[in-house]
Amino acid sequence: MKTRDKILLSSLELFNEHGERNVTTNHIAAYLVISPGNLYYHFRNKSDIIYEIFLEYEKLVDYYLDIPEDRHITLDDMTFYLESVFDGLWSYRFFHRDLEYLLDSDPRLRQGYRKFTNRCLAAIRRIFEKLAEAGIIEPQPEELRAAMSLNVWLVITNWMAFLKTAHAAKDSASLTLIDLKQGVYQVLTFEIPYLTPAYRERVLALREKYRPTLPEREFIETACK
Amino acid sequence: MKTRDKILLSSLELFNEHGERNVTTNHIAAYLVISPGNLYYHFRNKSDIIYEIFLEYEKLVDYYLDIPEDRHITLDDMTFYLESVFDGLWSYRFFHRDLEYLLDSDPRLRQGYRKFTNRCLAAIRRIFEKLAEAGIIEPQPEELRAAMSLNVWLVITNWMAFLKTAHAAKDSASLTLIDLKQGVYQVLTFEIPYLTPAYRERVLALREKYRPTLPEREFIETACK
DNA sequence: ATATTATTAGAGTATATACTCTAGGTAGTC
DNA sequence: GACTACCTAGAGTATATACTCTAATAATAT
Repeated sequence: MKTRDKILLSSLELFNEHGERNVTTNHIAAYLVISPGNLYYHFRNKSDIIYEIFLEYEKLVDYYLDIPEDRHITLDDMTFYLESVFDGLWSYRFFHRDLEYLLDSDPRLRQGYRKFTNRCLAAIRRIFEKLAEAGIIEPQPEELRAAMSLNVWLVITNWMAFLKTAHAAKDSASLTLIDLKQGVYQVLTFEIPYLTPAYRERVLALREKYRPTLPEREFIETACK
Repeated sequence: MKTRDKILLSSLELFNEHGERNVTTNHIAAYLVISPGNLYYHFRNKSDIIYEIFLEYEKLVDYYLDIPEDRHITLDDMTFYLESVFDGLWSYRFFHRDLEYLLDSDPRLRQGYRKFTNRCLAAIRRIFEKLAEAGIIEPQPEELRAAMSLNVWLVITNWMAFLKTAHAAKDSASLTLIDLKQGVYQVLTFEIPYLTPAYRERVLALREKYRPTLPEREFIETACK
């Protein structure tokens, strides 16, 4: 593997593990057992590394959220979208952690991320539309769908931060992809009141599969003082 | 005003304005035109400053979210809760920006924040309960209320980050409390399908008052490619 | 074989950051 | 007026961070 690619890969790994803020270019070089000079031969600065990682992230999610326009959408499609988005979030989890700082440090990233958000929101809205077309949820007014899609996006992008900060565990490191996928449960909560009778039971059953396991459940449900 | 209090106040101001990551103890001292030594006479380290600010934040929100148990809840109460929470979020907006890093750097803060989250979630759940008792929304099963409350919390805590990152503006600094309060619109979206006929129109009208102004609306609604 | 280009090592640097240390000033009290 | 507790200035420091520079080595083309 090329040194350049190794730098990207290791950076992502270290960023995810320790947070971008705690990972210096010297750390990355040391981790790869190469010299800082070598690293800076391949990348002009740390921002460039981060930007390239963002481009990969973007590509991955865009690939996942490609919605077929020649047929109806199925429950399996929906499951795939949800699972995939959380997969992507997991693989690039460092990104949302320091999002504001990163966007403030790099205008390219700011603009790129803004467009990316727009595409994701549009995709979510399109999914809701197609769920209605497929008779899985009742049709909704345009405005409501827009607001709901935005809420879904907010829950998805904030779910990991919630787990890391509100989790019973001492450190935020012990989080797994499994925990993260319980976010699907939260997202499916949105659909409940809009489900058609034909699909109601099936979606509720699907949702049950993602029900958080006991530790968190207890945490969430017994928090009532 | 005591130097100690001035340090807390200015720190909060600078953190909110530039982000905790970009504000050093030397900056704070320079801003107050006092010496670094003076600052460190009053606080052992930066973490201590942040922790004390958190305690104030906590106190403020706890005060806002004190729910009366001797009477029914009204729409005005609900409006007050929502407005207040966004006020608090605004006044201490630096906090959620670097939340994960802050919690990783200070175990006291981690534990304090965890308990704080639990209290907030419990309060939201209690509000939903009391909205049902007051006949504003239909009663819901315990489990659904818990999941919905969590979603509300996720939307509230992530709404500002969304505005700052996805906003059309170049920098994230131009955000105002007015923009932030449009988050109320998003939260009220949750209630729509559960509203009782008696209150439906009134809540929808209330929601309309928080409808995002054109720039964002356009941004949100035309994002569909 | 030689010239050229791509890659790498490693020492080094300017700046920043959190924090320390010493010396001295102020305000109130007996 | 001296004692004490509190407060402040300001120079200084150890460490870290992002990044540079030069020289050497490997790969490739001619």
